[in-house]
Amino acid sequence: MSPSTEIAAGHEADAGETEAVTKNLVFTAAERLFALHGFQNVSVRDITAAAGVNLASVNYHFGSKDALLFDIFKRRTAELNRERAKMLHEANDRNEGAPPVREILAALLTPPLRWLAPDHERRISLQFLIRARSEGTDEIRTVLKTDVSHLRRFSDALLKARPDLSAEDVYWRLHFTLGMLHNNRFAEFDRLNVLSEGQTSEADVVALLERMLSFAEAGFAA
Amino acid sequence: MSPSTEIAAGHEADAGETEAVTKNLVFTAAERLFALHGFQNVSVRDITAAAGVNLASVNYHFGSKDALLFDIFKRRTAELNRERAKMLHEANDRNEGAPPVREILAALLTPPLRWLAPDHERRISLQFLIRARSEGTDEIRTVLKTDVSHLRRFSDALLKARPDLSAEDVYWRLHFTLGMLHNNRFAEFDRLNVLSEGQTSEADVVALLERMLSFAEAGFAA
DNA sequence: GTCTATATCGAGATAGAC
DNA sequence: GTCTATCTCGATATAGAC
Repeated sequence: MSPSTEIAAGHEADAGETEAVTKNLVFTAAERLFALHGFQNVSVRDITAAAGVNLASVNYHFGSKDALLFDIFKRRTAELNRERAKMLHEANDRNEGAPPVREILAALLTPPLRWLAPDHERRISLQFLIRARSEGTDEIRTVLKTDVSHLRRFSDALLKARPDLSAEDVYWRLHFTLGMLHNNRFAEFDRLNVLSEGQTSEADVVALLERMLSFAEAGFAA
Repeated sequence: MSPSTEIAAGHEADAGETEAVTKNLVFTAAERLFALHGFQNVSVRDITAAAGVNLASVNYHFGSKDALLFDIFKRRTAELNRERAKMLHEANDRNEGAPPVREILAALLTPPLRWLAPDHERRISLQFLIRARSEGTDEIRTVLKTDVSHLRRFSDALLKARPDLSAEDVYWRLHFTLGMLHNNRFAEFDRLNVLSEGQTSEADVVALLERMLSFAEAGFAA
């Protein structure tokens, strides 16, 4: 809200930097707690306690609990889609602007699956984003429904790669692929591991990516 | 739970039936509101107002708001899995106990997709169940993770149908298929319809089922 | 900028009359 | 069984001292 909140980083020390540190502590703690327990199950008190800052920090730095959630959502979404766009761009370069289905899907799925790796610093961010999709505020839901620009790049590429398919077919198959992706929640992995009696493990994300790509590519080829 | 709840409609009015009617009104209103707005965003006051009953009804008939949610979850889950088990049983009968992948998946996916039809009386129940999966109480999450008995019937059938695949492969592909299914939320359909600029429609559930089955079957064949 | 103390509100649950 | 009125709690947000 105040101008200083926007230019917190990159200034010289003292008062300004302390502010940035506190704000980051809140941001990180909130993201983690939201990802693990869900938005509605985490209070501002939980967040500030975990961050080791005072109760008023959330409202001071972000305006409200809702605005904090939206802030985290915006930043992580932008980050993820930047990685995806970069990979799609590279796939275009490698294939004279017309990459095959598998490379398009790889650009879509690889960034989030990288984030899922047990030691990746964005592991918790991915869980946050998956949760925010279904548990977020009205504002988040509106953005999710309205802003499909990042997806359009992928649907356009898929339409070009499979001109023999109807547009309807392509959109539905993209929808199915995204469904596979969004199901990568901690709770769903646990359930799968119970069902398979420990024969599955999501720790090897490279293998998981391969599995997902093969499944989705075959689905597109059908 | 009491016999009277099952025979609410079609009787003359007296004391016992009034109870059942009120309880059913609460149950139905709660299911609808939870499905549309999410568990945490609906208050007991919202429910009783929508049902046209007094505020105390929820606690009197169900014990608590949480218990009400769990009750709905239990009843609809049992209903859905009964339909699935019946279809799997029929597929077994048709195929000497060894149905092909597509018929197994059809038994898994057809009941929920039938429920999804615009005029189906269980349309809202399906949205409730999908939501409860990620937004439910701790008790629901525990059941979801612990009780996989209904899924085991399907994973066993799939293992038998594809003895050439490793068990790990089969479990993961079942997981992907369930991800496709769980992505069938109103909000996700809306998003898809925006992306496709109206070229997609989930109203034709028969067509949607065909699409999903073909995609998943191809994924299993990969 | 930070913190404590508190205002304010909305929620679930319940007591007790009918 | 049903209803009204109310208890009690936990939440967000904020005022005001430092």
